[in-house]
Amino acid sequence: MNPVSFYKCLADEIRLKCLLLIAREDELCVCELQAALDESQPKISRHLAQLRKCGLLQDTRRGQWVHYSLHPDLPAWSRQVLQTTLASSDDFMQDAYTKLSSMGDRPERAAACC
Amino acid sequence: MNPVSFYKCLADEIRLKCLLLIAREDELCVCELQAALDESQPKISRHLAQLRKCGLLQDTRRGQWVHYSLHPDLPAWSRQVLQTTLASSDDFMQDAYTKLSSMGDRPERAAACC
DNA sequence: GCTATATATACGATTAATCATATATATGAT
DNA sequence: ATCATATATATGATTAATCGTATATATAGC
Repeated sequence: MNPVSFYKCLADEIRLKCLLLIAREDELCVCELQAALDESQPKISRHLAQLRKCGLLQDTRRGQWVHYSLHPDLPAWSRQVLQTTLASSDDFMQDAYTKLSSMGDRPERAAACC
Repeated sequence: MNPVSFYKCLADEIRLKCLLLIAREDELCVCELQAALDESQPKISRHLAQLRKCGLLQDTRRGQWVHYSLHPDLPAWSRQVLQTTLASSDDFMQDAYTKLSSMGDRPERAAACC
């Protein structure tokens, strides 16, 4: 993992928030990220594709839904950077947390999703 | 310190290497960074100006030389991110370390500098 | 098969980042 | 005051990143 490409991935509000949300929740599907960040579906999807191509995220399809999680091969220092950021990003993330938790019918909880 | 603008600062090879060199050496002058990274003076200076404007670096003039160090108000989490990165960036930084240490007449050591 | 939902990608346009070069400023020495 | 060194900034050109919109793919239910 080249440090510059790693940090390029974090250098965008949507991508950073996706990563921090996933680091916190372990795994999230696209529709949850869409709801938490209140952004268009192609926009979220495009940024997730970049994080996947760069090796930061892993995707797992479960029926209709694609769940994203941190890539298992992500080096320890990268994980630690994400954790350090997560631990001090409450202000930055608050709105996303609120929107995520107020989302009805999240896929882990209900049969009908998104 | 907004996390996105912080990471935008790290998302460039020259800026990241400047930050890691400074984190490692405590403070460095422009000509030392120029030698370590083997880049043009205006290029280095432009990137340092950005890091200064964003609050990551502090500059101190000592005679002809301007020394850069991490800004004293830099939040703990940002310092920790830099330290974490520094601790795992030997491959990435090796060339810069070599060039820095092979630079003759560095300002801390000799009257004639750069 | 058809329809609905979830997600991904392609395309062209726009905006932002970076660069090389030239020039300006500041300090120190003579 | 002049000259040399160190550093900073301005300008215009180039490249890269991001976006909105349209469209494609995949799965599920009927």
